[in-house]
Amino acid sequence: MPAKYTAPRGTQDFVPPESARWNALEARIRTLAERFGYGEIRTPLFESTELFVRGVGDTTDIVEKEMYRFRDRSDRDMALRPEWTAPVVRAALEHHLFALGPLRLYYIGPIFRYERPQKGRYRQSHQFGIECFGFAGPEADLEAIALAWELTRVYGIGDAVLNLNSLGDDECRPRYREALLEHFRPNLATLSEDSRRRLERNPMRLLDSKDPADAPFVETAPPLESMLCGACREHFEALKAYLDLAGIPFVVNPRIVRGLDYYNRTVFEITSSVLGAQSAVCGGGRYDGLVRSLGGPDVPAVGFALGLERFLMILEALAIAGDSPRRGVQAIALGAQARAALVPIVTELRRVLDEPTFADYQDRKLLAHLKIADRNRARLALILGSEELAAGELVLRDLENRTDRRLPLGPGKDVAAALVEGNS
RNA sequence: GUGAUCGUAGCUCAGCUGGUCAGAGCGCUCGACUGUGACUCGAGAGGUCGCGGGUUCAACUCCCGUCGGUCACCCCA
Repeated sequence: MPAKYTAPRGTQDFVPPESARWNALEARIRTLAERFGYGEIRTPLFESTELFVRGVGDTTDIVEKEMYRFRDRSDRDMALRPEWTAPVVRAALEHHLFALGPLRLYYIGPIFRYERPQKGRYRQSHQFGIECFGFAGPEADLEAIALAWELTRVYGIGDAVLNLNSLGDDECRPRYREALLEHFRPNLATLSEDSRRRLERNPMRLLDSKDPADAPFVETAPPLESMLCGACREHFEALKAYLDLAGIPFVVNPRIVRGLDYYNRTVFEITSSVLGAQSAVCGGGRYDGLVRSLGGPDVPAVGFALGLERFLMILEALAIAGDSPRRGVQAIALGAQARAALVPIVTELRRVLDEPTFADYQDRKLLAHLKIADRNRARLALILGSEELAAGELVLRDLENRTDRRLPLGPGKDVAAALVEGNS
């Protein structure tokens, strides 16, 4: 019978054993972020819509068409968070965190975007990211990139590529904009429809167009790097030097322009070939004007967001198939009397064992119980039946080696101790 | 928002141009083996063929709609 209720479109349930992979990744990430000196921030799942409009820009796709937006019972205009940076800045301002000087925060949790699902893209997805506030220099850019890169290194993701670019600042970007307009305008008629629409509003977005109609003009477009102002050029060159020092390989990719309005100077993406069309697993950059535009002081900032679904997809593509290791012990009781006798032992095992203690409460044959133990991938089976009860013993079966061993049936503590000792 | 494609037992799928098509393998339960798991053999449970209309004497099979999956565009993590 088909399920009557299903998860909403573009959302997923994570059940064992996949949920365990999520937990393991999240634990690794928290450890790494804390090693870099970052503290976790948690913010509400929803915020006032206005925050996102002001934060990410009212002409971005996120704001124009991708927000889960609703009015609450008091008619407030709210939205499920489509990205983390604006809420983090809001919270930092609200709690006066910028008064303390440089600030390093990381976050991990869901975001929501109303999009058509496809490979690596969901309506609820999960991001890990950091925000580093208070450093205008390229050292902070390096720190952010190094943290993201370290994650790919730790997991041995060999095909990860760091794409780097600079978008310039208020001084050089307007000049570049003019240059782009001059370059594309004469060919307006032959450009793709999207690009024609976008030209006046945000000409830089043409650079990452995949439409073949645009390709020849994108090819010949002047690279932004050639038009950077002195300060931006210096910043960019210094960052590249730092990356070399840190041993982080990168490619300068002038087509990385990013979709959110708030970026300036450094932008970067980490891509992997296994992800399909949505090839970016991590994206970020510098956004020196954002805090101010949200009503705060002039605080420079740099950060990134990393997609956990995509990261897990990469890990899965890289994983070698194989049985998971056997863990824990299956407690097997044959008959009501044995079930009762096993209670104090199971209780104790669950106190002292780090691995799982499995139990099944049906009346089954030993054969059936052992099948269940096998399915649970248990390492040991603790068997108590009428024979053992009579002899005052327990059978401890090693499910890997298929060997039996006998333990005296005593107080739970003693059995647990004997079991732990014999298998440590 | 646009396009393509798919939607049959828990899982992976057969089912040709409409008329014993409601099936297979795996899994599950039970048994062969009064109490020893990855093998073997047998039996059994389980499906309103996504949902709703329509065409037809007759639809899982054709048409329309709808919901959902997948992939791509757009865009992004």
